[in-house]
Amino acid sequence: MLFALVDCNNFYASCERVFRPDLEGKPIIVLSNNDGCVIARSAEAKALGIPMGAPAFEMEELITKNKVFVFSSNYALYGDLSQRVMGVLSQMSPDIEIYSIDEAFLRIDSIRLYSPEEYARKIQSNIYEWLGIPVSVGIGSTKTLAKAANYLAKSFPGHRGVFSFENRTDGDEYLKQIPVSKLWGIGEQHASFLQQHDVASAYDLKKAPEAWIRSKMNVTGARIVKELNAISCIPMEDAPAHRKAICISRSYGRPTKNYRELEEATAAFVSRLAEKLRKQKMLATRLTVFVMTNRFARGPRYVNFKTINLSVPTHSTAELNRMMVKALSSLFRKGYLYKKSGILAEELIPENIRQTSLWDSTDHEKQEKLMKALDLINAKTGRDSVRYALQGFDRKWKMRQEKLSASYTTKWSDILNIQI
DNA sequence: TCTGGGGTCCTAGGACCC
DNA sequence: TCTGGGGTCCTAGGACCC
Repeated sequence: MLFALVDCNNFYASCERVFRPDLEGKPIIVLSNNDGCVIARSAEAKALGIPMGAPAFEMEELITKNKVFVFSSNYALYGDLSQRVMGVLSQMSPDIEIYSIDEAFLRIDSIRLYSPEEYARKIQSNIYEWLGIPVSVGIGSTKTLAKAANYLAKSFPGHRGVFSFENRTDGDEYLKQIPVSKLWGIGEQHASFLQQHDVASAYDLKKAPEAWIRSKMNVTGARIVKELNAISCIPMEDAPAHRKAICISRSYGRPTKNYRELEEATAAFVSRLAEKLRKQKMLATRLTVFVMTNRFARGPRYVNFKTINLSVPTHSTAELNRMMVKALSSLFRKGYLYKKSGILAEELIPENIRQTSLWDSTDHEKQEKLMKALDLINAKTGRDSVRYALQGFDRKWKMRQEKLSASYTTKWSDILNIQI
């Protein structure tokens, strides 16, 4: 078996640069929702020592001093470019697993015309030429090794973005260069545990006794050891398994004490959630609503959630809103400054196996038609063109996005004008 | 003033069954 | 001195991913 892991370099920052070629070679950072913390950095920004996850306000001095270009997250842009990258990859291998917005695994066993490295270079140049996104490619006989190879490809400029463990006798020497904490599946907890026991590199873990690892890190840990030893345990996931839960939650641009505002914000989340359910042709059987105050602020704190089991599963915005209001009103306590709320749909089932209840009085057919019409209109004329009044009109809670770039590829009005 | 959002998998332990 | 054995389902919590 042979796997390639293709990973876009600093994906969000690279996306911003595609339509701003003047930013080539300049430091770029992209901020999380609400312009909160740093979630992506160009190589130049990394070199300045801006850490991942750092709160933006703490970086202000560094940003102004070094003329760092700052962007709010533009998921319309990143999502669209991601689809295009995955489209190119799908053309290049019949067996692809889209692992995240900026990563995909490819099975490349059947590629005979090129060596693995040549093939990786081809992927790299195609995506860069056609889309302007730089990628790194790692190759190995298991997914974990492909991931590890990708780390080497990225971390050592000498490899120019491609590294393969295949047909190599000195693979172990390279595994010694990988800190155990950088391996796929090893997080902070396990990394510090392993380091305490002198397991510092990927090579050390490869040689660690499996039974001991299993007793300390469960089967997931044991699998990593096996995979480092070239025994493949983690297969490709061809069809994206249907989601088990869908969650929509946001911090507000500014906190509120007002129940009405809390309700408007959460109703907007319900709209997004219901749309997602309908798009995936799923119904929710259980709905959880949660609210919280700012966990960093000094004032009185409050975190609470309420779960409602639905007697009849649904994906209707109206029905979900009714449940949400019921839950939210019981959660609301006066006097707290609410910063965030969210909703979680669980126990999702396919829409074609709805089990109705004897005492169910809802006209499901009518609801279905209504939702279809709603989705159709909004698809044509833009999100929320038609919406429930519960969502309100002034959106006081909406998140800060002060440095948002244009939606160059998904909005007619944002398409670039080029003058010759 | 300002600190993201959305997921999965695994295990232990309790409740319950025959 | 010395409790039966074998199983399922559910939930909470931990760890991990991007």
